[in-house]
Amino acid sequence: MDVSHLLDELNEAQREAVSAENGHVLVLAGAGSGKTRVLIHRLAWLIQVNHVSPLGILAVTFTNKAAGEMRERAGNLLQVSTRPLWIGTFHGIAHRLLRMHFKEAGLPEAFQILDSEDQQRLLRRIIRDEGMDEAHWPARQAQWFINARKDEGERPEHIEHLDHPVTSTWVHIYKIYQDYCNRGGLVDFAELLLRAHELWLEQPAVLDHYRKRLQHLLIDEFQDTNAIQYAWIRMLAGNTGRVFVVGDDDQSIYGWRGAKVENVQHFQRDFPDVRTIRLEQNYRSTGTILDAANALIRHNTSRMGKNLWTAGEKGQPISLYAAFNEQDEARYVVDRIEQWIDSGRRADDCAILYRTTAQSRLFEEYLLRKNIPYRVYGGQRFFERTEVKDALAYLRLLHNPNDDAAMERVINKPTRAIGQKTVSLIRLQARESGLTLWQAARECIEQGVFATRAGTAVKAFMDLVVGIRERMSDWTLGNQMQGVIDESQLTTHYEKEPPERTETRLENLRELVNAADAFAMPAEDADAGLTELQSFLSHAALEAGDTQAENWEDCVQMMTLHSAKGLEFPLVFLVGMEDGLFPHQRSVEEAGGRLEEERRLAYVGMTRAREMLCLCYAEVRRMHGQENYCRPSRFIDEMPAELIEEVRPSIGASRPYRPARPTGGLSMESPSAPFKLGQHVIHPKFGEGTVLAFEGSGDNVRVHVNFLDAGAKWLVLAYANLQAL
DNA sequence: TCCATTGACGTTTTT
DNA sequence: CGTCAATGGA
Repeated sequence: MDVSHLLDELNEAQREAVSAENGHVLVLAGAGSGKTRVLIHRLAWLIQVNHVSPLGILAVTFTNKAAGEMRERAGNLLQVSTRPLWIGTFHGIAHRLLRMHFKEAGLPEAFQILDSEDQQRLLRRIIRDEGMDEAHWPARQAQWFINARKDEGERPEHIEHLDHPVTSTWVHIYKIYQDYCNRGGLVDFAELLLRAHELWLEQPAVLDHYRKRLQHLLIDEFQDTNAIQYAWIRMLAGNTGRVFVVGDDDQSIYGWRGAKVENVQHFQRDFPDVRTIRLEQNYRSTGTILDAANALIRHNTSRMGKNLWTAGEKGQPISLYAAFNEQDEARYVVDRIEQWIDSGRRADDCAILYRTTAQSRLFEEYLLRKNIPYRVYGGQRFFERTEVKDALAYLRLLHNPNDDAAMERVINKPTRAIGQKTVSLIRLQARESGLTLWQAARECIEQGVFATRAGTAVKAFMDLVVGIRERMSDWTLGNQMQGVIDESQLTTHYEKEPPERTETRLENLRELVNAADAFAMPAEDADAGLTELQSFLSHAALEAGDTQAENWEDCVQMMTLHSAKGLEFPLVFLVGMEDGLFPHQRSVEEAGGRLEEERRLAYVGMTRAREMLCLCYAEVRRMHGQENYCRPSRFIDEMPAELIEEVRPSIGASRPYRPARPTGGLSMESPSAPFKLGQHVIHPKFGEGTVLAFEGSGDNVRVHVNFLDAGAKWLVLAYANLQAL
């Protein structure tokens, strides 16, 4: 068979990776170096050249999107069905294993996945029931604690320092929470991974089966693996499996949620004879952008080391705009985008990248004002919307009445006279007898615990659920979905909301029915023996869907730096480049390499740009209702000054005038200002005040001063007779 | 049960 | 400043 097409279009390092024989491979793939391509060609190589059965390959990614892309591209390249290949996310694969081996894993067949919102609600419930002060013991923190522990592979009994009161309290909550989950057959995201790991640990026969079968492991985004994922890979590989990992330690930006960059280094230590290959040729950005990015990332210690280069052009210098404030920053960026579009380029070639989600607002305002279409990434996704989750909760309850999270959610939605008091009674009963809410409710009815009216209401609710289940068991998924919505009267609950809101909710419910109708169970779920309903519910939990329905017209792209990873755009704006915002204050203060992670984030952001990179910072930024005077980000100083070109506001424009500000190494020949922003001054008539702003130039410079007594005033500098204090 | 007001909080997010 | 959640009165 002619396999030249697998290597022909690759550079030398890429070929070496794709065709590596024997042993383990670590590919250090710089940004834009063709990482995905290498992974896919490797997959094809194993099958076509090494004649590995597709059944013997496991390819793992972090997101569903990446998994889907890999399957599709592999299919195109191989021209055969990719169905037997195991390609998926860590969570997806763990889920599949648990479905196939639910007994060995100690789970009920009808186990359900708990998403993070469900998890948090359940924890809030538990903390309340324990009679603890929610202000002191926030559910969010409990969630963080539990997930972090699970990510480290720890069960409550493994956690030491029980003498530490805070830790021991969280361990206590962890225990109770886990009991709830076990009783109701609920599995949170971290639990999927932990259980899958424990399955192998405790069931050598199962592990052995997969070790024999899955001889080739391909792992994408290896720098994002956490402790349990790493342990899982090691265990599956055993002494015979061959592991091919691709990653970039310089792009590790998820340390805060448990990812361990160290895994990249540990891989060389823990696996014998690792061949390390660096992909350093970049096919994305201009030389200038790469030089600046390289210079920046060189400030990090403990790197594996890499230097990106390109055979392409130097390109334009990076531009740096020192905005007067965040308004000016947004105005400037939107103006430049407008120019770009006017020059015949596309809006969706432009991306605005920021550190925190809150920063998007102003840009949206200005884009709206100019009528430029935009799209904000992130935000709530389809299967996370309230109404969708409500409807799904009913479906979950049909499938597994012991699902406490679902029960809590819909027992009184729409209101059916089951108030807080009644629900408390059920909870109490559940707690005392170690039952699920559903079981406890039944017991309460039998024992006549409720007042007559409440008892009737609870009974009616349970009859409703049972009734639906019995009547609809052989309906199609779409009809079941519609039936559940109709019979639960869920829509009456939303009709009390403002009409606009109601309409969206109903629309989303219709879309949910459509989704159920159109749902085709993935082959691998069928293989794992799932029912269609099980498959659909897992799909909803594991793949929360897109933020919005496809609205892919030519839009300016806006997103946080984190969500930009893996993407590329001709024109990139990196905004809010101020110390305190980026790098974020919290990261600067905290020890433990947080600053280095911020720097990697900047590196990720810069390397998104293909042609043109534009950095912006504001000298004054309003945050939390306060004006802050900002220093430009230290990251700007870490780039070579000769690659950066200061953009100055055009002279005479009615734009606030900027005083000089040291920007390490940059030639900043701005006209010297008599006062600095934030300087305390005194005026013969108005008294003491603070300089807020300047405007105009030469003799026309006006100054904005906030006086302690007289308030804020604009004064012509030449006449104002201000004195510095 | 519902709306309105008040208060606390403020980094990043996928599964 | 702006958001979201919780509380409390009608």
